[in-house]
Amino acid sequence: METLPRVLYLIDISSYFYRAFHALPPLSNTRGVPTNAAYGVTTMLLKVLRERQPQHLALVFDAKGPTFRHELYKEYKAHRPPMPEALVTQLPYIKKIIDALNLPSVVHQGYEADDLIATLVRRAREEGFAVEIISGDKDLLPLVADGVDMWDPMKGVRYDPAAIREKYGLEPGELVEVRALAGDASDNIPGVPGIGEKTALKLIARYHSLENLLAHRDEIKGKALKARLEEHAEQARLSRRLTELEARVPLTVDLDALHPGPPDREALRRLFVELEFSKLVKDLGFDSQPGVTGSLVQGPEDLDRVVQAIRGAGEMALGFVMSQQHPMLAEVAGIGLAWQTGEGAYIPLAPEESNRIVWEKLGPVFSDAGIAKVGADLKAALLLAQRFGPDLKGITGDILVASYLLNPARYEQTLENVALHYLGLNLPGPRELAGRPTTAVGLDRDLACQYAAQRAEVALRLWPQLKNELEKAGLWELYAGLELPLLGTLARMEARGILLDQGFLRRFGQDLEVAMQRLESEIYALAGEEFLIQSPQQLGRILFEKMKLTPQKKTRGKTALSTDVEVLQALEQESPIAAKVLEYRSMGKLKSTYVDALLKLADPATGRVHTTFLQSVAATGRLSSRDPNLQNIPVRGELGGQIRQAFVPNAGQVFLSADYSQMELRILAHFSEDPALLKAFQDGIDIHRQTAAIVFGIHPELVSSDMRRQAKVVNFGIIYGMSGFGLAKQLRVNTRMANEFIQRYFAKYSRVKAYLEETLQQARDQGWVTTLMGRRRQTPQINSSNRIVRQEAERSAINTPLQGTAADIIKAAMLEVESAMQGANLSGTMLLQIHDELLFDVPQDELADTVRLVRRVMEGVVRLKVPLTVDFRVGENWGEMIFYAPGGETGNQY
DNA sequence: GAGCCCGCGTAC
DNA sequence: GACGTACGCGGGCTCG
Repeated sequence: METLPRVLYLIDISSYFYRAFHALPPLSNTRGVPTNAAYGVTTMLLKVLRERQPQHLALVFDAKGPTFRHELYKEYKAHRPPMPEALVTQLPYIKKIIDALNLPSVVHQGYEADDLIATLVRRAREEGFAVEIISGDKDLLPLVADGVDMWDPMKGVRYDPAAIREKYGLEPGELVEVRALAGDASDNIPGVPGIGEKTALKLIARYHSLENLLAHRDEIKGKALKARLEEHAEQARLSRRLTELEARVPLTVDLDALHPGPPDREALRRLFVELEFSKLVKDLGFDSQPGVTGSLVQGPEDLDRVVQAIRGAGEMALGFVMSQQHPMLAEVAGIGLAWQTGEGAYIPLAPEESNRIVWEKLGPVFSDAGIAKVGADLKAALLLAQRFGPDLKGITGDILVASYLLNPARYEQTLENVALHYLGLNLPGPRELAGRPTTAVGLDRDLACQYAAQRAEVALRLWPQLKNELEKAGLWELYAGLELPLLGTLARMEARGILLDQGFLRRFGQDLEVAMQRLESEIYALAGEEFLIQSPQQLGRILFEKMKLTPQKKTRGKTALSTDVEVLQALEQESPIAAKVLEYRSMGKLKSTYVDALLKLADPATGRVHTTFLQSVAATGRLSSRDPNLQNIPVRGELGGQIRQAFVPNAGQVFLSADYSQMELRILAHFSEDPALLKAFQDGIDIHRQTAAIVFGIHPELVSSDMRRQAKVVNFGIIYGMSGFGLAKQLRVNTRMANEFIQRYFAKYSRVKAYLEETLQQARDQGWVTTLMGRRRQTPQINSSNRIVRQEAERSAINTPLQGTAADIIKAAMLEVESAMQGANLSGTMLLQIHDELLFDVPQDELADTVRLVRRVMEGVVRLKVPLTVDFRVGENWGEMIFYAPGGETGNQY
C-alpha cells in the first residue's frame, strides 16, 4: 500500500485576526463585546480541522515588537495604523479559544510569522513532509513549490505552482523579485517609484530576478523606466531584502511533535456561550443537554414536600405541558416545576377535574405573590391556572418576553433558542426524548416528567441572567413597568374572547359558496376547460399558455408568471375571465381564511373565539394575534365588512372602538420636530391634504380627492422608507414624478429628512435603533456591503422607531385604561387591540362615561410635541360601526 | 401523511 | 431591488 506523505499544516494565524475583523460585519454579543474577528478566526480554524483533519499543524504568530526588517529599514510598516480597539478587545478571547482547541503554536522574537513559515517549510521539506500553508497573504506565495501548497479557507482559494504560473506567468519564487520592484504600500516597502505590479511582472517574466534585470538595464527600452531603475537600484535591492522571507530562523521546535491535542470541550462551550456563538455550540454537538431528569410528584405527601420546598426557595419556575391550542381549551398533561438549580419536578394532571388534591396543595403557592413565578410563556400559565382554579400571582420572569426585549429580531423566541443562546444548552424536544415523532402531551408520564422538569429548571436558571441583561441594557423599566403587566391584561382579553354570530357566519359562508360556484362555471366556460382556479400554477397555464393573455411579471421567486391582483387587473382589458377570477379569489379568501376558520375556532359551548396575542414576535414591539388572527379581519369592501358583522357584543351591550388618528405620522412629527408637521397636527389640519398641497405645489383648497389619496401614499411611504421606484409603482406614475414628490416632500419637511438620516446614523454607529420608551431593535445588516441587504436594514431602521413607539404608547394605554375603568366602576371590557385601535364591549348606559374615560387615558398616556387624538365608533356589531359624537349632535342614535 | 415553501391576500 | 410589521390559506413539492 502506498503511504501518503505526512502533511504539515501551517496557519498564518495573525493575518486572520485582521482579515476576519475586516471581512465580517461588526458583530457583537448582547453585552456589546465585539466578536466578529473571534468568530471568523474560530470558524476558519474549525473548517481547517474539519476538512483536513490534520495530524501535524502549527499556528504561526507574528512576534510583538520590532523585527530584523526594522533594523534594515526603520520605515518598515511605518504607516500601519495601530490595531483597531474593537480588534484588540477580541484578542484575549481568540487566545482562549486557541488554547481550548489545544493547537500548537510557533512564535519567535524578532521575526514575523512569514519568516517562521518559510523556516518551517524549509525544514518540513527536508524532513519529508508535504506542507499546506493556510493563509490568504500573497507575500507567502513565493514559498509555494512542489509539495508546498497554499490554501485560504476563508475564500476557498488554493495555490500550487501551476496555479501561480497560470495567474502570474512566473515561477512562485520570482514573486519576491516582483515585490522588490513594485514595492508594497501597506508594508511601506518602497520598490522603484513608477513601477507597479504590471510592469514588474513583465520585467521579471523576462529577466527573472532583480539583479539580472539590473545587469541588463541597458536593454530596457523606455527612457524614463531605465532612468528610474538606475536611480533607485539600491532602493530596489533594499526592498528585495525586506520582502525576502528568512528561512533560517533558529527554531528549536520538533516538527514531529506538532500534533493538535484534544480540545477542551467544556472550555470551548463556556467561551462560545459567553461570545454567543450559538451556532458553534450547536454545530460541535457538545454534550450540553440539561441533564435534569425530574422527580415525579404523586400523592399528597409528595405534594406537601414540594410545596414546602418552594416556600423555602421563595421562587419557582413553572410550565404546563399542554397541546397546541388556546390555554382555555388545550389538553393538559401536567405541570413542570423547579425551585432550585439542577432539580425539577413534574405533577401529572388527570384528564378532567379530578385534581382536587393537587390544587388544594398547590393553589396557595400559586396565589402567593411573595413567591416569584418564572417561566417561558407565563400568559399561558396564568390562563391555565385560572382555568383550574387558583390565581397565579407573583409573576416575575417571563423568559420569552425578556429575551424578546433584549433582541426582538434575533430568532424565534422559544425556550430552546434562549437556552442555547444564554446557557449553551440543547434542550431536547418531545421528539428527541421519545425517539419518535410526538408532541409534549403525547409523551408518556416518565418522559413528560423529564421534559417538563428540565424546561422549568432551565427557565429558573435563565431568569437571573436575563434580568441582569435587561438591567444592563436599560430595558428593565420597559419590562417590569409595561410588558410584564401587559401580559396579565392580554390574558384577560384572551379569556373573555369575542362572541361570534355563528348563524350569520354560516349563512354568509353558504352565500359565498353559491356565488363561487356560479363564477366557477363561468370561468371554466371562458377557459374552455376545468381547472383549479385557486392554483396559481394552473391558472397561469390557462391564462398565459392556453388563452395567450399578456404576461405582466414573474412571481417573487422568479419561478413562474404571476397571477396576482395587479396582473389580473391589467388583464381585465383583455378578457372577462380576469375580473371573474379576481372575484372568485376574494370570495375564496373570505370563505377559507375567515368564515371557515372562525367557525372552526369558536368554542362550541359559548360561541366565543379566543385569540392568542403574541407578545414576543413582532420585531418592532407590536403584538400579533393568531388562532384566529383577529388583527387582520377584513374591513374594506362590501363582503369584507360582512365578516366583521359576525362579531357581536354581549347582550345589552355595544362595541366601542377607539383608534388613534394618524399615530405614526404624529410620532414622526414628535421625533423629527419638523415645524410644518408639528404645526399641522397642533392646528388640527388634515395632514394628507397638506402633504398634497406640498407635493403638487398648489393651494390646499385646490387639492382634489385623488391628490389627497396620492399624498396619503407618500406620507405612508416615508414611514416605510419607500423609494421613488416603490412610490411610483404604488401610485402608478413614472419614477421621475415619484422622485419629484419625494424631493418636494423633503424640501418642505426638511427636518423629517434630517431625522431619518440621524436614525440611520444611529443604527450604523451603535447597532440598534430605539423607541420612545427605550425599546430596542438591533440592526445587524445596516453596514452590509450588499446593497439590497443594507437597504432592507435601513428601511427597518427607519420604520421601527415609529411603529415601535406606536406600540409602546398603545400598550401603556391598555394598562391604564384597564385600571382606570376598574377604578371608575365601569363594567365595559377590552376585547381586542389592533395596533392603533382598541375594541371594547360596553353596556349601553355606560357608553358616554366610558368614551370620556378612554379618551382621557388614550390621549393623555404620553405627552408628545403634538396632540394624540382618538376617534370613537360605536355599533351593534363590528361591521356596522358609526362615529360616536358626544351629545348626539349628529343626530344618530348615540 | 407530515412538513415545508410558494404565491397570494388580509390587516395596521 | 425597489414598502414596514404581522398571520394564514391552498397548492404542490419532498421525504419517509
